[in-house]
Amino acid sequence: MLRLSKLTDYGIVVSACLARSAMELLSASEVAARTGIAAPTVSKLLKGLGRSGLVVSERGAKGGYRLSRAAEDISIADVVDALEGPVALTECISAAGHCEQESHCDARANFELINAAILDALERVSVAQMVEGPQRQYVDLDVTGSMGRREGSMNESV
Amino acid sequence: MLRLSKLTDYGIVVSACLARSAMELLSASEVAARTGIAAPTVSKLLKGLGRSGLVVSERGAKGGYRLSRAAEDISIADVVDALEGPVALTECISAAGHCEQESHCDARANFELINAAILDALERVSVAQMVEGPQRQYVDLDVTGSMGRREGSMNESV
DNA sequence: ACCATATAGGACTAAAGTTGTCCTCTATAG
DNA sequence: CTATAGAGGACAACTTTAGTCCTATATGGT
Ligand code: FES
Ligand code: FES
Repeated sequence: MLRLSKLTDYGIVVSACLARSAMELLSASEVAARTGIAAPTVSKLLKGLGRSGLVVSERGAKGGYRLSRAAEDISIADVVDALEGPVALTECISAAGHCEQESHCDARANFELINAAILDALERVSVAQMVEGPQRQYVDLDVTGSMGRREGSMNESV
Repeated sequence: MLRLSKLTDYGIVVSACLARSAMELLSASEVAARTGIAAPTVSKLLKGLGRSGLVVSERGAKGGYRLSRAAEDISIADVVDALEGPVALTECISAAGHCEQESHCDARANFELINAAILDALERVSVAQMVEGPQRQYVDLDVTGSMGRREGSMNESV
């Protein structure tokens, strides 16, 4: 578990689809056709992404959607955030004083660290990287910042 | 979103509680009292953790639970894994050929990378660290391996 | 031997969240 | 002025999650 909702998963696929067509305007039904996702669902996703400003829309005949900025500048974290709200591993992290034991809870600070690390992972991959080849991009990108050296660790499914 | 189920969250708190008492045997109701979590729920969690071998139990009067190994050797990933099953960000990752578009899907490989990164974050924090002070442990631990240098990035809630 | 205590395991209910569909309203192109 | 396409929201079916409870089994103490 610890999974993204399927809707968010689709949302990423939809974003990738738009990224593939650069700045072309694509209608929701066109995206649906290309991705194989049901049209009303695609529509719903695009609306959601639009509300968060990740995609821009044009109404009317010949209208459609396109990404609001370069695919390189949109991270997976952005998409997740747009569709599911802020990443918060536990309730305690999002809800301020919501937890009964908050005061004597050592766990909380550590949860926040873990949360930040996950967020980091999500931010480090852009939609652009999803459409072009996989793999190495991630490692290469590493020159940009933290979280270095993690070569061989794929498929280590716990 | 992207959250751990509350049950897993509690599971971590319960594990931390056991860790605090070293190798003492604690009954489920004792743990419930200390953590403030409802007794039947604690019981359920401990049973689950027992099945995965993270805690060992002793039956009968004066029975109870304790961690099966040193708290330092139990990672958050272990606990999550025990209670929710393997971490799999998307359905495609866990289910082999379950996805319609699997063939022409560039996203998948990248999802696996992200998944591995998250797993990494979860593995890098032990139950022992949850009970002792927070914070610095995480950064310090970094000498052990990958994913270095991530100082100032807490609370950056997307 | 017997009783009190405590876990094992699983059945079951209620609440919550997720998915996917549909309907009405508004905007734009031709 | 009509056909097309998005905006926004209502909503029902379905799936998961959370929490409770009951029976069987094991152990320690009297
Ligand atoms: S603050 Fe909620 S469990 Fe620690
Ligand atoms: S393999 Fe399922 S969406 Fe890519």
